[in-house]
Amino acid sequence: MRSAEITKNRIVDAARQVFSQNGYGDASMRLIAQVADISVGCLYIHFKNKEDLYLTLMRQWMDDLDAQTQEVLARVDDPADSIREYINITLQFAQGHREVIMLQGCELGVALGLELKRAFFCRRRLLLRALIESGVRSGAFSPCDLDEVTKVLFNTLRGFVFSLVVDDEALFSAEACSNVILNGLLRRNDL
Amino acid sequence: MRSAEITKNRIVDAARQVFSQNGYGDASMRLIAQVADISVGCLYIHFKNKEDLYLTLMRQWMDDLDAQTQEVLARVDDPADSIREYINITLQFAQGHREVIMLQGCELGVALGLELKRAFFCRRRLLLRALIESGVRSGAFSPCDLDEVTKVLFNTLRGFVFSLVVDDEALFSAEACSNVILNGLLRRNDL
Amino acid sequence: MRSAEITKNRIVDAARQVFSQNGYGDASMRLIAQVADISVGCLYIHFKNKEDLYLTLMRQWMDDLDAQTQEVLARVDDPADSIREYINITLQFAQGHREVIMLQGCELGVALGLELKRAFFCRRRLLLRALIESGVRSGAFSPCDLDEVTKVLFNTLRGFVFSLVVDDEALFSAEACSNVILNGLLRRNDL
Amino acid sequence: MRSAEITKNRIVDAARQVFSQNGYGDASMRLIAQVADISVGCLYIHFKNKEDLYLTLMRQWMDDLDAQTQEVLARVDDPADSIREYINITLQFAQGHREVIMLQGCELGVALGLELKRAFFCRRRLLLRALIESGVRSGAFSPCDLDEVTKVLFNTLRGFVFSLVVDDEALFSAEACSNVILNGLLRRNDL
DNA sequence: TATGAATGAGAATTCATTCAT
DNA sequence: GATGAATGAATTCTCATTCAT
Repeated sequence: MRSAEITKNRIVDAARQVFSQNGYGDASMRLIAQVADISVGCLYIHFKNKEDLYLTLMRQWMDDLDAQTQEVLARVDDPADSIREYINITLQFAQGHREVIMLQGCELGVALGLELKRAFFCRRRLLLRALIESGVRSGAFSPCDLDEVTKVLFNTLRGFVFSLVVDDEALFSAEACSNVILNGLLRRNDL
Repeated sequence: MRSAEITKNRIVDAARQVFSQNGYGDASMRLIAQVADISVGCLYIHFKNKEDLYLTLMRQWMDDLDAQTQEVLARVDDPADSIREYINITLQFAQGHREVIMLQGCELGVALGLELKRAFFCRRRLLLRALIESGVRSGAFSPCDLDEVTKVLFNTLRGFVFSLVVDDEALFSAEACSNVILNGLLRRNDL
Repeated sequence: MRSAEITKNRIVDAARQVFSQNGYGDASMRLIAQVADISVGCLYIHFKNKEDLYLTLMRQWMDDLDAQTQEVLARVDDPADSIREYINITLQFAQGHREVIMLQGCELGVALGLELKRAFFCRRRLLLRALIESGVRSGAFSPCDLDEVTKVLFNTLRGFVFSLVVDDEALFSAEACSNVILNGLLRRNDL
Repeated sequence: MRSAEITKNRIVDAARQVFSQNGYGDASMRLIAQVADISVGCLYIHFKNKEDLYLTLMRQWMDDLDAQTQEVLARVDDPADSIREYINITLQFAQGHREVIMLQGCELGVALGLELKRAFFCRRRLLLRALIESGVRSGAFSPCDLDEVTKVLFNTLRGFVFSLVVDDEALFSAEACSNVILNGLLRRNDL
């Protein structure tokens, strides 16, 4: 018999796979159990129900991204670089995790963890705003309507993330994305 | 309109409602029939199956948006204005049709009409590219890497559309969106 | 394809059988479907769920007993006879319907239709009270504390019903039961 | 008491609680283990299976009631008083033990320990009969068809027990019950 | 055309019981 | 003796689809 910890991990891994392949509605507990190579009943020992399993996954994704972001930003000083890193980490996460879409709440009819997601996106928007603000303060970025610019950047990045996951062709590099976004922010001394 | 036609329309309307509320997976044929106020059997007279109904809807959405876009653009000459209109119509459509999300292919597990969607987005990207190109040619926009800029604008707009449908607060106006996007494109004679 | 009415009856019949054999908890929808010789899905076309089916049955039992009682009592004038008939019909119903036990609410853990049952038993107690009262008024029964005597007779009858359903040996006739109960009520002119 | 003994008692106590709350079918072994604050596996060390646990409980209830009855009756001489005590102890037990219902075999679908229950009720009926007989012999009660009267009293008492457990309102006192029952038996010298 | 009863497979979930530790 | 993870069958219920009427 395996330890609870190990099994729980197997389940989470399987769930990640199945959820991100099929979405919440079409992910069946049976399939998740199959992928995790355990019995269906065993699933319910470790997770109260499908929703519980889903929320666990979501929380893990958010925590992962939060942690990675924090870690990376701790190593950077320059405002432009921090935004570059913010974008980097966001896109990189999206690339590895098709399931970010689920975080976005775009599965019509699935209203699980709305509060969680709302809070998550709020957190990330505020972080981006702080980065921009510090850039403006340091004089690296042109002065601007902070809230407005934050919205734009945030949504733009969201579009890129989306493209990354949904479009079949890889349309751009993180580099390109960063450049595009930053070119609007950076003070144009060359003009 | 013959009776058959009328019934078909009722069904499509009902389907639009139910699909956009519940997503593909959680939309039940029974509910659609109920909303359309016809029998389940009748549904299957007019549509081969759920997939058929779904694809019909999608095609209609695409055709609608295509037609509306074409119509609007026919009335505009100025490149900046055409992009403004392109953005306008896109956002406006998104606002009225929560179901655009379904066009985006973000319902994991639903792989219906992928080709259709692909073609649709390709078409729209090319249209946007053409608008930009004509702006550059006319001198209204700064010269740029056309493909690159198209991608950026396209994804940015996609992010805004997404925000419009998913976020609870209406974060911006079409106006604001247009300004933001165009400010990067427009030649800055004022500098 | 059978008519809805027929199928519904088949289901109710099957449910009566299965419920009264196994109780609510151990009656499976699958078994009921099997006995009714229809598919499980079909069950759910005609009844919302297990509870609905159960309540339908209960209501039917109560209505049946109410109707039969009313009908019989309409044909009797003498107070002693009406009580005799009340007892008769009660015991007779119990004999044919092992399931009266379910009306009694003695399935621990099953709290369905409590209000319904409460109302039913209240109704029957009041009816019995009225019969006794009219007997006392007519001078056929000795004067007594009406409420007290009603309770006694009611519970006594309940005990007999119970015995009828649960005990393996048929311990008594309705006749005997009536005599016993009435002997306490009837004025003893012979003494 | 050795540790094994203690654990076994904890289990029986928990089972009493859970069974009498939920009935046999809806009592889950997991819940019993939880209430007993032991592991599920441990349950199966001390009891072969659910049935075994149930039967143990039942036997304990019967033994308790038998013992209490015997003890009380040993202290009484007068026939009317012994019946009063018999009734007393029966009702008192019912009041404290919602689970008497389970002894009655009124859980449809549960056919466990039928023999046990049969024997128990037979025993109690014979005891009651003996009490009545001795009353008649002593001249305290009017002569009567012993078997018939026993049945009546037994079932009447059963009805009261039932009322006590099932009805929401406490309809009567043991005193009232005794009086009612005995009034039929006692020789009426006052007439 | 239209109806709606019927189907059968599959969904989530529970549970008595077993067994490696 | 004790644990609690694991099992597998059973449970209620849903749904796309078919078909007799």
